[in-house]
Amino acid sequence: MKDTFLLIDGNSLMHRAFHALPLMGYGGVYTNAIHGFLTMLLKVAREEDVRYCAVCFDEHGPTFRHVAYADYKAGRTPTPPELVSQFKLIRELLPQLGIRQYSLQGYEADDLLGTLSLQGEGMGVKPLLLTGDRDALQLVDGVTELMFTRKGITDTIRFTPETVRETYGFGPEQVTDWKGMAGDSSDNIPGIPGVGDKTAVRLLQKYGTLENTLAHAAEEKGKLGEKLQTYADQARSCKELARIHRDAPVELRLEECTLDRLKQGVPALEKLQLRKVAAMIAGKEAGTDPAQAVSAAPAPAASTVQTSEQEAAGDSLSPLPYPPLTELSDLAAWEAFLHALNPADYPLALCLEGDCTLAAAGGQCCRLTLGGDLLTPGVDPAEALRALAPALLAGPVVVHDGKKLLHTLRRHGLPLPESFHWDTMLGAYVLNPQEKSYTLEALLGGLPADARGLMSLFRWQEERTRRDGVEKLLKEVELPLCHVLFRMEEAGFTVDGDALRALGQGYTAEIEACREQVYQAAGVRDFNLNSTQQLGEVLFDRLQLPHGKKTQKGYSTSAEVLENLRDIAPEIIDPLLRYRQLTKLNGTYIEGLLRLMGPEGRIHSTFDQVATATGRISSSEPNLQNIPVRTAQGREIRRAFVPRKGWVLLDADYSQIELRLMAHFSGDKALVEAFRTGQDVHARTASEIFDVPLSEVTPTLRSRAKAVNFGLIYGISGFGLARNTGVTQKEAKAFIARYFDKYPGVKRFMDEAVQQGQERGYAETLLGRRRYLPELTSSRNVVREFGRRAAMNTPVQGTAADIIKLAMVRVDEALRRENMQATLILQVHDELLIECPPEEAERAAALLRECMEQVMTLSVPLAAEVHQGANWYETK
DNA sequence: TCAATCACG
DNA sequence: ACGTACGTGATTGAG
Repeated sequence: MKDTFLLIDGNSLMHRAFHALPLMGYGGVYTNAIHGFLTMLLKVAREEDVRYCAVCFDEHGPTFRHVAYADYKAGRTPTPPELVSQFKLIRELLPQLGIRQYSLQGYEADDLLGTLSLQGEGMGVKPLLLTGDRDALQLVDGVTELMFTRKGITDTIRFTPETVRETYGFGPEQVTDWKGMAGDSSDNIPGIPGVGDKTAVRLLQKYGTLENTLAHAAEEKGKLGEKLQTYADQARSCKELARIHRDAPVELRLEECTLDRLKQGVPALEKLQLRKVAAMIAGKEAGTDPAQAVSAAPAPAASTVQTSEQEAAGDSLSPLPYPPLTELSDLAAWEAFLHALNPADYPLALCLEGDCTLAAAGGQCCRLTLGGDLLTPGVDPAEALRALAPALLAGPVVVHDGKKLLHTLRRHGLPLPESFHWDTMLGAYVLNPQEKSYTLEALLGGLPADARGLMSLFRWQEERTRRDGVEKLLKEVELPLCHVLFRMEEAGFTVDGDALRALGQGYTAEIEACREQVYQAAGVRDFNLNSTQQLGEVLFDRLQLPHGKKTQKGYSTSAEVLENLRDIAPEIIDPLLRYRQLTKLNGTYIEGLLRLMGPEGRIHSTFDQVATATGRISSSEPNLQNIPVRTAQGREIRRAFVPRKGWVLLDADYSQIELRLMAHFSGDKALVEAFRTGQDVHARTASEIFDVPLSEVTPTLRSRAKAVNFGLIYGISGFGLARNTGVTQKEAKAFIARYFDKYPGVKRFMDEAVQQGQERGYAETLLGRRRYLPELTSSRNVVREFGRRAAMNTPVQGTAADIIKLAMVRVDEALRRENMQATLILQVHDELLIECPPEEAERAAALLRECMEQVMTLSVPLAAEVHQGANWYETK
């Protein structure tokens, strides 16, 4: 096995990294490209077990190779100063890391790559080229291979001569012929006018070389033949221009190219706040860190693009081209600043974290020292806040976490803006819903999270959201939704505290009784019933009951396990299960809710718009999305959820939205028909897979079929279905097979969802929301299987989330347009709750249903049912 | 801070 | 042979 010799085109990779990452830096120094470059280098070095490494750079100046160098370069846009500074820096940094670099006056990096790889081959090592420049494909041969960076930086594709042929339709030796004909606008190589990629490939497949093609020009009919003859000379010189020379006057010294001094560069990296890169070096030398091993898994297609870049951002830093900052010390100056702004300065970026800063798109910046973070409740520089209002209302504003800002403004009795131009928190979420943190600081890489950083992030997101096709999702769904959620949080939900307390008293009494029974049956009472560990010891060590699954630290005492012990030891299991159920209800839903009840008798949940991987919103403090409903006893809690005095409650829920989406996406004839004709889908499924007439479907069969339908949405597995229905795994497998037999379109959809996930690296919803799935390329089976299920589930669950979000925006809009008092107060994934005066109930119900059902037109109808009640329990 | 458990769609 | 249903948040005990 030959040692791998990594040869990097420094110019190409730095450009890639620069454009892939948001422009950030630290202490006035830009480092985004350096961060990306080093991350890439270290990642490849680790994954490919690199022994030797060298980085090549262009050296500016005239080259002998290109007669008209200036012209050749003319087609390229000049390197931005923010990147030029990073080139200087990286060339100082590499020696500190002990990484050898090569550059030569008059030669481009790819000439050096060609020369050094050739010499390397002669020395018995295996050159591996890392570049974003396609010209270098001509250097690939039986020994030398190439890693090509695609979008982003960590997304690479590896080429051998065979894969070059498969991908492009011609081999490495034909790269220059191809370029001679097709040209390359970015390199200002014209090639033959009228001959593009496709034609060039066809000609090469027919004639082999450019010269041979030109020799047969007369045989090509029409315009093409003429062009070939007219531009023959130009084509030849273009080919020569594209040729990489492998005889540059450099001498490879492998012993200088070892990678064993990386650690020495750590202090320098830390000085630049490149903590993540520094950590990678430590990880490489540790060698076996499992976390490192995971990220070292084969680079997935587009998958890690987003995640890794955002992570990358997490360690890079903050902008330098920060415009000059005007420090303001009084409100008059602030107002004067605002006054001096003109329309061209918009949008403004407003940041209230720490001190208040405002950056105008025109380049002006100012900071007002407030002596506290306005987003923190309790801080009240009221005057300063009042001065902010005009800026917010004057024109489009870019913010981070607009919903929080709205609450702050409300707290201080200030007017609220109707909309925001952009919200970088939401922007980051639509770009990647799985970031570890969405704080401005995290998104900026731990740097001055002020309006200048906000402006920089906004600019980057504008471009990135457009590229990823999520700009509409952001502007038409998430941005307007944050105002709706704000109103919902502000409205809250009235809770009948007395009813809750009454329920709780009953629970408490029964809990005590159950506890006593368990202690009696156990024969011991000196243990904590709430401790699963202590309980496990009592049940399985002392009482010797057969234990089921084990957990990390002992036996499992989950309801599932206990359920299996009911027949053996009902005297302890029954009261125990009852105890569990009641303490849950009491602790979480009685006491928990009472704790959070405000003085006006309402509870104000917080809706988190950036919490889930699929696009759903989540609810917390309290979580109103998991109020009991499945058991009769738990459902009682809902009687305490009431509308405000004199009003009524409306509850609308989508009927089987996820299955309907499955029908829409798959186009499966049987499933689509079932929904179009308004059948009971679960019964129909039962009839199909168990082969009985619809009239003979028993409740048991129907519920099994229902479980199969749920299983499908979750990315079905025989095991999972078996566990959930209680049938054997073999039977479960048979159900699934039978299902796919009857609904072949669904099968096709599932396969395609996984395949698309593998190809693109992400799953996508109807509105273009993405979820990256690096799991799909994991070497671990379990992880990969999880990725497959997520690939099947995400389009369905995520599209349902898109749909109800859009419906919420429409409902809110309609209610306000009609000047109604009715307000949305809660969303539970496929369900919306409104409270309104009784006289509005009919109209509100109609609007609700209309908005929900007409929000999108699919190949099956969307159905929503609305119910009215004096409390939440009654609306079911 | 993490694991176990259980409430919801 | 392995080990699995998808997505959340709150509470509790244990370290």
